[in-house]
Amino acid sequence: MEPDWDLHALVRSCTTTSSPAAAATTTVSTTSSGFGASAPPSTSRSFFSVYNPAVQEGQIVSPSENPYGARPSIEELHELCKPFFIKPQPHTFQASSPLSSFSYSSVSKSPCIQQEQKQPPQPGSASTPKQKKRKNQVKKVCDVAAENLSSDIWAWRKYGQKPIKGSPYPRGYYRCSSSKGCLARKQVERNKSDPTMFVVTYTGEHNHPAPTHKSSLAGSTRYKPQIGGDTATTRPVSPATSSEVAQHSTKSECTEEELEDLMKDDDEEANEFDLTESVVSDDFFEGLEELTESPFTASSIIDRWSLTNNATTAAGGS
DNA sequence: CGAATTTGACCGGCGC
DNA sequence: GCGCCGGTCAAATTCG
Repeated sequence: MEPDWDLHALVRSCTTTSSPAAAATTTVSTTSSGFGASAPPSTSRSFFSVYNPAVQEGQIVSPSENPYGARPSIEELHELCKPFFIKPQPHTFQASSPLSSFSYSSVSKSPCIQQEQKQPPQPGSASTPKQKKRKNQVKKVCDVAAENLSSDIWAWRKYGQKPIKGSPYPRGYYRCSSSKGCLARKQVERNKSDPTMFVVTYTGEHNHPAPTHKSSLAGSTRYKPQIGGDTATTRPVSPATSSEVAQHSTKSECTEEELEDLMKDDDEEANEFDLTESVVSDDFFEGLEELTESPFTASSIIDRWSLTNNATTAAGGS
């Protein structure tokens, strides 16, 4: 992985939650009707934007409108991140509803659209190594900007990449590396309409609490310079994942009001579990801030993404 | 040396 | 029933 990605993307995913039932996959589909329209990520925008469930169904907030467009303060960051924190509660594991696992998912206003394709017939199916019933999988699909890909609190490990029919970019497959038995998975794919955006699909739920510290995040940060690599999707993926989600919200799809609502909801949830502090410490945010300020952020990331992307297109592309 | 990524092959669901 | 395609596995490779 590229160093950049490393920094940014310690993969922290918004996914969350945990429910053993891998069977239930949650898909948040963020509708990004306006991908192309959205302005290119600006450096000022931190990946934290990801956390803003700003995206409401089909609604996209232009970067300029995005209240979080400017670098958020620590507090703001906290707020933004809350939605993505997991609730370490046992019930999450039970997964009353796969979607519930995602902190934001529970909120109808979530940036990502949750698509329950069909309820997982049975979580038990999860026991199978492979998800055999695609139809029944519940997934959460999020559109995330490249810069936001790194804001995932979860650690993801890439286990595959495949070119997808109809898409010039390959899709990267990641699984949660925080816990061995974790069924959470995510797929990262570059948006063909807007290469600066990534489509992140979360499936399954985490069966363990979110990492409490950045440092604890495993893997996904490894960077390997690829020449002409099409792996763009791959590496970026992990980083992308989180950021994607983040961006999602930011850029896209929600109005300020909606965002506020989301934040409130999320906030409540976060408070409930007191995750705010445990999961995201000030240090964490500071680090993020640094990242934000660092040359890597948005523009640089995008540049790199572009590079990778090109490669991807070339390689993965067809 | 351990851990993560890459990549090709295999498996199975889904549509025709 | 057949073929296509998506998703996962696992060996090899690379990196810290």
